[in-house]
Amino acid sequence: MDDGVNREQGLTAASQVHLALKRDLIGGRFRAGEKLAIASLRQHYGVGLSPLREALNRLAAYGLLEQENQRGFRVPTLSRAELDDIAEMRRRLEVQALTLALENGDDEWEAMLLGAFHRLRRADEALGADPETLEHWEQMHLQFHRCLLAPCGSKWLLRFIEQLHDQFDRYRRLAPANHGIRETLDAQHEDLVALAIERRVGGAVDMLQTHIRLSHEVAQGACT
Amino acid sequence: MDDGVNREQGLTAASQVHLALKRDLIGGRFRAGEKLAIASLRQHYGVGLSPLREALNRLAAYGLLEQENQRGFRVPTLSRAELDDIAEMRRRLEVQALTLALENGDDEWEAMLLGAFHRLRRADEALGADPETLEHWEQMHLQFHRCLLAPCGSKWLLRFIEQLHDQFDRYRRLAPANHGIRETLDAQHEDLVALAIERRVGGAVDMLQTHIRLSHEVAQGACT
DNA sequence: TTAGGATAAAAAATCGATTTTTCACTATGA
DNA sequence: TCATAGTGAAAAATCGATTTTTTATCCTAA
Repeated sequence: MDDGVNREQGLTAASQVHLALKRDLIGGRFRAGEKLAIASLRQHYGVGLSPLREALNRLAAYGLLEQENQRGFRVPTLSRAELDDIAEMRRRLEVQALTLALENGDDEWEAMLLGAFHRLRRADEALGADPETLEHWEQMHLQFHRCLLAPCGSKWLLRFIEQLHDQFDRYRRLAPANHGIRETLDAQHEDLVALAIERRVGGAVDMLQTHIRLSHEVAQGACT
Repeated sequence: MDDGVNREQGLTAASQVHLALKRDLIGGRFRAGEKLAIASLRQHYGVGLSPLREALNRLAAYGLLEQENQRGFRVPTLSRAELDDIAEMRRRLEVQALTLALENGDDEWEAMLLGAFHRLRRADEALGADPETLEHWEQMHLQFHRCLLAPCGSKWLLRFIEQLHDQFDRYRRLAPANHGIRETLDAQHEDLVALAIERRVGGAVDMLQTHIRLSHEVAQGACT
């Protein structure tokens, strides 16, 4: 009697507030280092204490919050050293994943990848000043990178890359926008698709590393 | 007025049950695939519902439990494919970490490493049939491997390795004991210490890979 | 016999109230 | 002046009760 849609829609209050908090943490809607006032979060997200605390515990275990016994939850601070660590790990793990993905990816994957890139490009064109289109672009961007590495065959590799991506994006989204560089980055997405489909492993890996390093430079704007 | 000890002792009920549950999950005290009956856990660990649920949420975010909306928590199943993934990731990440650790490790680290190895050897000698000495050996073993890679300089690399270690140990501890292999593995610990202190990167990396692969073979006994 | 639907029991999730701990502030005495 | 103890307010953590959802069982009709 239930289809996949209903199953996904049947989110608990804890899962809903978990998603909303995750979005807001990565989107930079809390100050770095800020202590979270649980009572006001309760108001803001319109949930009770129990599901809210469950969500906070999940996010702390994931690394998007810091938890100290008897002292509640705190938004992690930003530092150049930590960003460098995150970016370097991302580079190493994504290179591994891309290499494996190019070995395993099939025709269907190529089709999905082209689709994801098309959606990203459309989101780029639609990009305005409103947070609506920005959030949509972020979604398409994340899905593009996910799709690129999806067929790598390692659940744990993908899991860690996802986690690093979330950490990285918190920095990137706090950094000042740089329109010249943004265009370069998007051109790299297109090149990545072409190189990946042609299975030019060396070229694709180099392009991905260049892409991550350039994003890293952009994201550094969040630290200073 | 508080020292580090008091701070650590000042654990919340949620943190205590989190630690206890983590220990029991890795120690194999639940059947793989088992659905956790929250009411009986509450009894068994002697805590209320809220701290228990917070602990379960943390463990699910960490990957030691599976959570399905409205359907509670389940112990992850075991599979050969997943173990292979975990072991292969462990091998790749630990090789990276060891290489960096040998670059950065100082005299103090060498001293700590010798100490950790000594404690592991003593725990080996004291090893009896009681779960008391076994749990102590597991602690010393974990601390030895932690210590070996500690100076690698990457917080995220160490975090992922720790997570994979916990996953791996769940398999290893379910596998039947093999005394001949156990002695080989312990000899490798000693070789690792010597190679690490002499900064023979190639040799140490090879030894670590051999060590992980042999452990992998042992752990496969949990799947069949 | 079996698919579908109502129903009761069980389990999960949530809520509001209570207890415990921390934090900010003041007062006291050396 | 400074360290320290005390005090009340605020926040975190926990508890027990309630609501919601799932699951198992039985019943009915095709």
